[in-house]
Amino acid sequence: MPAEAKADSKNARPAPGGGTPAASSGTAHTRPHSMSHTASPPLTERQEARRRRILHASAQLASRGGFDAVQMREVAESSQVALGTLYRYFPSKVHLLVATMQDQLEHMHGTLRKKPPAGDTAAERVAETLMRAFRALQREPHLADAMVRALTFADRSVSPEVDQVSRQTTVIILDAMGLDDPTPAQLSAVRVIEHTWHSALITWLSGRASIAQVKIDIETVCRLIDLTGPNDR
Amino acid sequence: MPAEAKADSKNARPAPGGGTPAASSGTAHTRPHSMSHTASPPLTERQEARRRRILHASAQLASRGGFDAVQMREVAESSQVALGTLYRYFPSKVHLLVATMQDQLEHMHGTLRKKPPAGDTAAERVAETLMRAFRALQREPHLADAMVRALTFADRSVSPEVDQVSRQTTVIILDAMGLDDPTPAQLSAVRVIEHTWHSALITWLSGRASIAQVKIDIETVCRLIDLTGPNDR
DNA sequence: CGCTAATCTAGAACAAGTTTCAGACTTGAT
DNA sequence: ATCAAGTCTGAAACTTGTTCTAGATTAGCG
Repeated sequence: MPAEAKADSKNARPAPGGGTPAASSGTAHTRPHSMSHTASPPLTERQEARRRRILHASAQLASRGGFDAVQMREVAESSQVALGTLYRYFPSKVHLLVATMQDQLEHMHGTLRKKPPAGDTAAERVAETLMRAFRALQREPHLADAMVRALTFADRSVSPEVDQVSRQTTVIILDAMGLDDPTPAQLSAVRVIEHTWHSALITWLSGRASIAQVKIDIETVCRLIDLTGPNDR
Repeated sequence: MPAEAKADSKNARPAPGGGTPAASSGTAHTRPHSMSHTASPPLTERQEARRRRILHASAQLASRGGFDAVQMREVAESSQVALGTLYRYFPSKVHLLVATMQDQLEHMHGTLRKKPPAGDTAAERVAETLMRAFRALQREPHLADAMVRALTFADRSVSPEVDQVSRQTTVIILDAMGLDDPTPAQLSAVRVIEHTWHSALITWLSGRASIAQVKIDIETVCRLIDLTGPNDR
């Protein structure tokens, strides 16, 4: 990634809500439908609309040609926003794509919630859920490529956002397990499942593993859950 | 990554051994101790030396500042090679870094071989081996960053090289297990272990997981081996 | 309404990966 | 030793992520 910005010392690019990086105004939640998102300064309606247009353009371009097709100038143009503004909303291409992923994850969580998996054991249910998600990704492989590549390429500067994605994924898996109060061992298993899910996706996206192979890997790792105690219904 | 080369149609960049586009690009390890690497056209001594200088410069720069510090112009200059030549040897920055990783992996495999892990079960031995590798990476975190980021960012065009790295990793793990003839179930477990290893590294490198957490994840996934049958000594 | 600070726009400028090209140098075969 | 083919060099050009600037616009406030 070019233009790394040698100057590490004096960075404080303003976000659309502007203001002190610390915290400002109380309670203000941003998007009406927003959940536990980081409480950022409230955006005006026009700003909210801009943000949405940008995310939409990003997903659209990504669906076409994956990571490389999401070009900042094009995103800006498609979303009718100046390049500088785009960067004010999303301080880098990776930030943008990770935000895009958060967006898609919310959709997916909603969708998955409607039809809970039907397996008898927790392991089965998690595997089924992940395979369902995997099939959804297969429908938009380029979009998947863009999002996953961004996620794994993200460096420390995107940690909070990536972490958020990770937490959301954890929630989805725990949902599938049907546990209210997971043990530490179970949380460890979930972490490993996430690692596998992630990495298996990458091997698939880069053409080094087949869909069948990904399925096997997911099923294999889900057996770990069985090691953590009885999880039958 | 800029300059994506819109032209997908007419690509056939020559490799130093320059020959048919068929079996080219394959990482020519023509070194004496080389193993079953892809057989590519033999390089002259000067070419072998150039290749080595490049790889060395790459590792050196990577050790300094990680992925971003490996700048193609600098690599070229450090290794006393023209930019165009650098690109003839390694068709992209990612190719270069993946090759660098192959190089380092060979070292590591050699090192690990000398002191086989001492655990009683296969799971313990694998975990110990991976932790040893992890400690080695901790000594050069920037280098690790560069290599791992390149690996996960690699797209289809680098598949063969990445696959090679993956195979090498598999060999190391199987070595640690001490198995001559792994069962399919065991191979699946190894795949999942690799996924976890990879992804855990990323979370560590991007500051989202502590060293302790990585250790736990590795130990957790290694229990999978216990599911595949008796592996005691 | 009129003001001020924040935000947005258009566009230039810069950085680093990648490509291209003309000319010099090597190599291998004759 | 000589010639052709293949390589290497140096330098410029091109692409795309990122930054910067000066001048509109907008939002909130008295």
